[in-house]
Amino acid sequence: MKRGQHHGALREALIDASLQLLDTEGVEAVTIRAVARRAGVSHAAPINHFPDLRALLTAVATRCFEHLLGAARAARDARSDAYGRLEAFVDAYIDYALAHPGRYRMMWRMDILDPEDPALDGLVEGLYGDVEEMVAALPQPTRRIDPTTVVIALSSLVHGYASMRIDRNFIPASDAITGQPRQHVMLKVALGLPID
Amino acid sequence: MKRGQHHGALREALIDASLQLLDTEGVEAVTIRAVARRAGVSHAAPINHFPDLRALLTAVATRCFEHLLGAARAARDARSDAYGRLEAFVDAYIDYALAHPGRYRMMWRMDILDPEDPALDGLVEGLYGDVEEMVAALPQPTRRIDPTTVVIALSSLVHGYASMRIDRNFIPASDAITGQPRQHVMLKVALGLPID
DNA sequence: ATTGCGATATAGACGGTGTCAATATGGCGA
DNA sequence: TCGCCATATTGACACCGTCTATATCGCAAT
Repeated sequence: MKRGQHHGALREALIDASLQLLDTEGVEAVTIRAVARRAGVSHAAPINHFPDLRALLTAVATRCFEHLLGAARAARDARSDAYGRLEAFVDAYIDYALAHPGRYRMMWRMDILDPEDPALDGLVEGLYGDVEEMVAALPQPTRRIDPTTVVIALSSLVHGYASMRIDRNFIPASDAITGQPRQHVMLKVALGLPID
Repeated sequence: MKRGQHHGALREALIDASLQLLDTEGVEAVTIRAVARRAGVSHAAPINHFPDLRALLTAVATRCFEHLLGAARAARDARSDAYGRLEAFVDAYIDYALAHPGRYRMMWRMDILDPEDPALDGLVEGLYGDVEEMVAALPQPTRRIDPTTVVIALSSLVHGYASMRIDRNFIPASDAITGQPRQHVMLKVALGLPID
């Protein structure tokens, strides 16, 4: 086990410092030098653990996706009916996005992340795979549609709604007619289910 | 009419230079200094027309929204049936996003733009208003849903699909079962229409 | 136990950035 | 024609990412 000199685990400390800056000041505040300052090391120390800023941000996004997926899967597994599992997964996803808007905004900034990174890519693929699984577990739909189209549609609905709640926070969270959370209405419509 | 000294219309020249950089090198290449260089003025000249980088980017995004809305509305108005107008609007929207990925990515980066800007905000509101109008013009739906929910859902579907086409370009553009463009399938499903 | 070496951290430098202050310059109205 | 005000320039400052050279720590082999 090779370890750094005065911390022992600088890599983790840098990711933690990045998360603090991300949560409090936004993604543009996450600079190599600011992260190094917060971790108490020199401005060039991070280069030993992350070759450049993109790699650091990718590691941070990877950790965020782990948290988000962990919370969503836990919520899903607390339910047993197929639709309830999808709904709980989506609710937990949106909760995470609203609780950590800075993180969520960064997680989909593929222009500043490394989309080729195997860890990050694996988590994103895992997310889509989860959605595909949950859709496949539903009572078979009346219409036959390419499963990829369904995954794209559901992912877009949830991501778009989360983004709007973050960036345009005056949007009411409930459907004015049904009184249900908007994401529930959108899910049922997209899946052709009764809104009740 | 007060005009600059050797250009006469530096403000427009700066926006044009920004668009060139945006199209060829991405949003991170749009810096005040690079834009000034391309416009042939000193690095501090833009400050007279835009108080800071955010203001410049907001003006560029505003121009892009004007182009996008212009194209989408023209496509819409070339059709007469209510659903065809919505479909043509959406198709033109996606065409613009795919033709100008750098612009499209920037247009929704509310963290680097000024969401309070009246011109930008007016165009975004205009976009949502157009969607709401087109939905209201459809034969009345079987289910009553908050119009705002419908606008959010349709906007999210279209934006999410455009973003995925840009950032994950391996996604096939057509639904594998129906053979229709994915956005058409998603629209029909979201509106409860037959897929034919 | 000492030595040596590789991994890790530091200090310094370079060119780039946004933004500010001071200065220069141009055109237009009085 | 003169003067003024909007506009452009120059220069400076702090911060950024990244590179190079140097120093230091800790483990392992002697």
